[in-house]
Amino acid sequence: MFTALDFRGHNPIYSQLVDRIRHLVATGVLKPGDQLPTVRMMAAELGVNFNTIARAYRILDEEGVLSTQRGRGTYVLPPMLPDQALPQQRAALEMMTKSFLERAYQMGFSP
Amino acid sequence: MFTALDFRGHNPIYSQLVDRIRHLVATGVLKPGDQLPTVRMMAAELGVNFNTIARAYRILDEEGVLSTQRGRGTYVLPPMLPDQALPQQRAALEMMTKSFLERAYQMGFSP
DNA sequence: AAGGAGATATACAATTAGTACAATAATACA
DNA sequence: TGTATTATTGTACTAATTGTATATCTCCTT
Repeated sequence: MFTALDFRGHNPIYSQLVDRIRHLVATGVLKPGDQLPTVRMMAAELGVNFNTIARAYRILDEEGVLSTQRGRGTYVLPPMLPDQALPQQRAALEMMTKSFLERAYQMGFSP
Repeated sequence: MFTALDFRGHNPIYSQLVDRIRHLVATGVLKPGDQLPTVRMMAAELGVNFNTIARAYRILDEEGVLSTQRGRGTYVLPPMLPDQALPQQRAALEMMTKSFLERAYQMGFSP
């Protein structure tokens, strides 16, 4: 699934990888929750340095396509449609608010 | 009560567990004096290593939410009084407040 | 020659798991 | 009833896996 990158072309490796993964996710070959190969596995498979893989993963993480966690791995995130973006963020913030208040309350503070 | 952690992204297992237990205590589902499952029981139930559970328990112990004793088990503590909160914890809460507000602001919410 | 982008090398940090240990409780037995 | 033994429970230390940060090298363009 991750073979045959073009090493001689003028597209950087990391950029090719970003495009390819984004495409695989968009077409459903990679589904939400799927784990991607570790940076080292992928690097060995493609014959490049693992930092190059990490760079691609990071870009896709910032785009919201992947979620990478040190010590755990890299996973495909569920798709985020533009319309869903705001409400989801709002919900996330509310969750934060709640757990924050709980935490404060447990420490003995009152509203 | 302790099922369905998210193994595939975002937060580490131990962190999810900390949040969950804190929430259960805050909402009164777990009451002072209640015993939590042993680290090994909980680990088996969730399918992770028991040290991961122990880590969560230890964090909550340091927060004053739980009391864990080797050879006896882990129990829910009664809620703290404000003056019992350690300066450390107060500092932690202030940090949380700050990053929380920053996050909210970043999301485009105004107070 | 200088600057910059891409790729690499090396060292680091976070998460989880494996193994051995220590403290407490429960049980057996004289 | 008192003590020795066994089971239960959390802890400490270590290792493996994984992504991150920083410095360096290389090649291309100017």
